[in-house]
Amino acid sequence: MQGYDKYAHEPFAVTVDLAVLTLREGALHVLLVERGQEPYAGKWALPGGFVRPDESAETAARRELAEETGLDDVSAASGLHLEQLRTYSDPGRDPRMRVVSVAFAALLPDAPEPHGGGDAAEARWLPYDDTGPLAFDHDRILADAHDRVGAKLEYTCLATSFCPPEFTLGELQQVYETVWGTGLDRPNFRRKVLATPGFVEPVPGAARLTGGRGKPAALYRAGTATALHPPLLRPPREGRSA
Amino acid sequence: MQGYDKYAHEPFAVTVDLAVLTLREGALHVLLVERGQEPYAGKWALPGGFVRPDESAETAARRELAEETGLDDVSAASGLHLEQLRTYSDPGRDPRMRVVSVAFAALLPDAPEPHGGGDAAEARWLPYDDTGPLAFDHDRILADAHDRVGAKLEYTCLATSFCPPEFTLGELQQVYETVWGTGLDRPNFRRKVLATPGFVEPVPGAARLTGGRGKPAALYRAGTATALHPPLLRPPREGRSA
DNA sequence: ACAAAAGTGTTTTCAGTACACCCATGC
DNA sequence: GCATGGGTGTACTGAAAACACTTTTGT
Repeated sequence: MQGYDKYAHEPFAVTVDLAVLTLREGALHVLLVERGQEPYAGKWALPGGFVRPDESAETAARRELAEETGLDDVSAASGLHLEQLRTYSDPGRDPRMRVVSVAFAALLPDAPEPHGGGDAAEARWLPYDDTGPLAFDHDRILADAHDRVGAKLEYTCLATSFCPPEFTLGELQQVYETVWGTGLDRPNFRRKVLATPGFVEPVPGAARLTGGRGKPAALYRAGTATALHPPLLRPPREGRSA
Repeated sequence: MQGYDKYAHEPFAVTVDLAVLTLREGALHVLLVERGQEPYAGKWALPGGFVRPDESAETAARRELAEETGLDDVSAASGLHLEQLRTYSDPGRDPRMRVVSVAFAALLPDAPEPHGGGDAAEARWLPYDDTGPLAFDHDRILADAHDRVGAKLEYTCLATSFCPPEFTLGELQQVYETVWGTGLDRPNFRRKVLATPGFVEPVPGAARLTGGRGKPAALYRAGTATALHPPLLRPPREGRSA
């Protein structure tokens, strides 16, 4: 760290890449933009862009999300959860120049259709399971985002970030089931969530008619807790080790 | 991501910072270097340095560790565990220029005294609890490293990275107790570890006289498993939530 | 003999699971 | 009435916690 000189070292471009996840119609969806230029022209890619000189990576991520998707109101109002995943720095991950990219996962409650502003030719929600090969190393980043979110659901209250400000326990359970791809026992899920202080707090008399049929469900708000002790472990997949 | 031009954007310096942890005499120690220049001259800092144009951050981290500490043999032989923590990108975190730093945690089995080569004026192991304020935002990085390692001990086999190639279960338990700062029940710890397939495997007839006194302990090697199911949860601290 | 550390066994407790059941609403 | 989804009760099971106990070494 001696011999500081701004231009003594090869300059790196620093970018952010965003894996923006939401739930639509009970399925995990990802926000993708279609590339207009080479390389990977016509391919889908994660939204992202350069970090500006006066920005932290987190700030750049928020700005890019707003610019490229027109979802700035969302990021301000609802508590958009931004989570730094890791940094991808392989030389050659971008064929044009040396780009180091800080990747983030972002979780959105609902899915307003993005009106691609900024650079993006087109921005669109695509089902997670139905994303062809993405540009650059974005398949890897997206998979890492999914892994991270799935793991964090176990021991944090992150699931509420996928829900609107007021939600039913059934909706919260759907978050877990969709991200994990498993079914959960409703009574046990309910008890577990309510037994964790600060996970959710009831909205005093409110209830929601869920899709018309069925008993109206009580509404809850996200609580103040962030950690989840004890954790809500996902059921072990068949073909396990122990 | 349009309008690529190598010099269209302010160049960023990209560095790596390393939180190198080990256990000496039952206490967690950190590898620190003494800064010879302003800013923070005379202060202790985490080892680190610039990422070169042809390197990934991971490669740079390995190289810097070897250069600044003379521990290259260690990083090659024993399975040095390198874990990317996160990237620190606040503008102004380095007063001289715009530096984005990718932080890593490294876990070493034993603690050979470093002979500070490379840039570092002096490299030394210091007790984790006894590190004054460090240079830059390195206090934060170090705390993050400790948190991450503590959490990872719960659900991965990471603890073996702190142990020599062959170790006793007592030594393995000391890793947990030291990093977590808690005591664990020996019989239960033993059962838990042995019940997890692939965590450790016995070294067939070998035994080690532990400090002279006491019954010789059986020796184990690190197994092939990386994940730990079910997790080895740390005992809840007093003054808990539920 | 005693201390120190490894290793084994046993009881108790508690959280997670599975599943049966009741309630309120739309059709 | 019946289907659908919300909400409650309860018995069973398995793993973790607590602790008593044996074994093998050095001094």
